[in-house]
Amino acid sequence: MIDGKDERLGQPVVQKLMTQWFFRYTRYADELLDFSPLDWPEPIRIMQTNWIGRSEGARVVFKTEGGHAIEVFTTRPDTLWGATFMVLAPEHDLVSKLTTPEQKAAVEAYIADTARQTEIERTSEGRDKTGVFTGGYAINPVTNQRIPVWIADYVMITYGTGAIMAVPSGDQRDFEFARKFRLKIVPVVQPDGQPPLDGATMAEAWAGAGTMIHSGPLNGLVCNGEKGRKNPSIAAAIDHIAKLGVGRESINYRLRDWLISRQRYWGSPIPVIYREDGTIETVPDDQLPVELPQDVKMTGTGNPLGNHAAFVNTVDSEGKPARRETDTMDTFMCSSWYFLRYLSPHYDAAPFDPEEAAYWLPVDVYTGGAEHATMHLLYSRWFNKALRDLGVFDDAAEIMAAHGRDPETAFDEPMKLLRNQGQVLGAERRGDFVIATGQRAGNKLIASRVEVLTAEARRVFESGQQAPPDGAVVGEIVKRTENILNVLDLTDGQLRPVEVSERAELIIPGIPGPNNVNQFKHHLDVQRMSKSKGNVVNPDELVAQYGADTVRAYLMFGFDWGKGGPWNDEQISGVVRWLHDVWEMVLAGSPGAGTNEGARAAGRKAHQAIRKVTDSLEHFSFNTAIAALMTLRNDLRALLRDGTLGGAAWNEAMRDMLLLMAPITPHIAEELWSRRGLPYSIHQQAWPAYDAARAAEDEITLVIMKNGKPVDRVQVAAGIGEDEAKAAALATAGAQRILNGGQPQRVIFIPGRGTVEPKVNIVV
RNA sequence: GGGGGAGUGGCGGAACUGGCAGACGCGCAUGACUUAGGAUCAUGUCUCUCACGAGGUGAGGGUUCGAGUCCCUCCUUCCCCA
Repeated sequence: MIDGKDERLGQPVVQKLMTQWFFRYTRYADELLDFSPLDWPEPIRIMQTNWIGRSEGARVVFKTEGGHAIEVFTTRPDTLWGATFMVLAPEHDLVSKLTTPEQKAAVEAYIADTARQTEIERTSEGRDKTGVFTGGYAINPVTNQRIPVWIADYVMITYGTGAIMAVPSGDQRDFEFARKFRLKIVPVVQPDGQPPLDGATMAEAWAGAGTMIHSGPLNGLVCNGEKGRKNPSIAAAIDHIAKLGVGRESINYRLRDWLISRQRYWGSPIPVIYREDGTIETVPDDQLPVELPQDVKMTGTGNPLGNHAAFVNTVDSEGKPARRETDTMDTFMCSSWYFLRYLSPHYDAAPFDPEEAAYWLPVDVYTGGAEHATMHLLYSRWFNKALRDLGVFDDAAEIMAAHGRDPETAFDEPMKLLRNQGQVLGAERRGDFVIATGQRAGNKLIASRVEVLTAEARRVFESGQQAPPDGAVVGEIVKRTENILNVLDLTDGQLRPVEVSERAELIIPGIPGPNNVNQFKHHLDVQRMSKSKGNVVNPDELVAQYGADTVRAYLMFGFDWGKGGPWNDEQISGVVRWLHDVWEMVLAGSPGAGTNEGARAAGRKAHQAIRKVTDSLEHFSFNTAIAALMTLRNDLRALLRDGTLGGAAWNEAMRDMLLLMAPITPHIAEELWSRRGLPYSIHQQAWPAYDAARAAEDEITLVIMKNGKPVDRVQVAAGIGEDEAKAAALATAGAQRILNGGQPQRVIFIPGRGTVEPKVNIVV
């Protein structure tokens, strides 16, 4: 949608109320807020929590002068005495009843205007407040004051009750609305230590803590700024309205029910039948699934299912004529449970085979993009809970119990551990750099000749060695639409349209034969890969060139898995060299007996690698795992060059290295494993066990720092204690220099831990 | 507008709970071997400085013996908004 219009057809887009199908998403709101059984990333838990948006408060009923009830939800019932007007969503049922004849035209115009806006536009803060008085009044149930009822687009019919009590002294949006339309403002919370607030003069709403004023029985109470009953003023207000019988304590959620209806062909049919008498029944289990008809006519208007008589016309459970529902389901429906179907894709008696479910569920590790935080990843949780309560997992639970697994909480959540991967994006591409000549027409150039310049020719122009000829346009193609090139003019940095006429002479050196305008390359920013943008990288070609293991290892090495980034294959050669080196090292065989020294060193390097690779894989840090393996390659090669590594130590080092590589380059590791004569399969061997004693260094570098900055280093024994380390540090030339004969203020010993070596910090 | 991320060399990226910033790799430079090198090997490669040293993780402040990491203000940018 662009400017309120459909981007393809240019039709205006407006919002209409429709009858559609929903899932009761809100039913599980509280359970979905409980993340305690889950090992999920903190940002995802925060986003889901905010999305569900639980707020504590009260529902309060206002009566209109005509006797109609308007229910509102408020998190601040304590500010009820400051509610000086009400605002309804333009779509609210009561609007037509409240609107007086004088206001009718203005109200209807406003409603029509609101229907053209998106929700994001409507709720944006900081934009001009708009609204219309309905002409009607309601009675504030605690002050019994007559207050005007307005409609405004910032109130959503889909949120809460579609109506709000406006407290301009305590809510900034209400305040701006009141100021703009000259509505009454009554302060009810007086911030402590501030001059008394006056509704006529206050500059902005006060939403913070203070003391209650102008609030009848609440006067003098503390408002501590907390939410819900933890705030004394709110607790008192809830009790008061309950006693008056005008309201009750309540919890509201931002989360709304899940709209699953789509008025289009591509989706699973909603298995519902409308009977002649207007009642609804669901399609019996033995007739499921309802399948889409294959022979629909795509006319471009309306839902093709609605025009397909054979699909629509059916019979109900009593054999009487009935109509099928023609809405289809949101595609999130399928993505919410596909992983259950994966367990047994050919099982046709149920969504999944309970035997398989008992073995595999719940999913141990799930990876998915963070962009799905509040959509797929929340829908899936909801879906799982709904299936659980429908009894879909009951058979699996029984089987699970029979195998000694406790099914009690096994089906509460679909995926126990979640990690978010990033996305590899399309690479940036520079557009062709062209020189175009022809006829100027204002800012535009009607080109009779366009030539793509070589890198060399480009440099001549870019460096200023040569100025573009008069009337010519020289620069990079930023965008192309049909036969109009948008060229970034080198001379002034402005975008200049270049229209390529049909008879124009086009010269693209990289593409032999006669050229056409479609062959010009325009600039591509870094963005998601997509066919329509033409920036897709085909892994098949890379696999054909380098092999599957190399491409796999490169993808793991070249990017931060959790972040992704623009595609580039510049450093794939580093992975190719690594695998070449390993291949040759292993196949060369042991060079000889080696030395004890070399054996110890190889064991040390191998065990350091075992630690690092194991740790990295557990943290989904695949690039550092491969870096550790490359380091091991470097270390072993150095030992081989020195001639100190050989014999049994060589065998062991190769074995450990291949085992560590197995998850990363499964085919190469298996092949080398087999050529070493080791038993099939490498993927069924135990992971190498880390031995801290073998990984330990004999000597370490003690870093001496001055106020946290390194100034010297000294080699010391690995197990050095605090006193010895301080003495050794103070004896170094660097320490002597910074002390310059004086005494240090403090000497701090930082003990080593893990792979971090100890340090001494001298404070001067 | 709201919610959630991310900013580190020429480049991709390391740095576990505050402890040597730049691991590993690409690229680049110099040298070796070569008829040749877009192969291979060796050495070097954050910046400034002949050096000694000093500075440095988007900007500015703060906490700390010590900050890429924690706190505050701001800038840029990516994702999501049923």
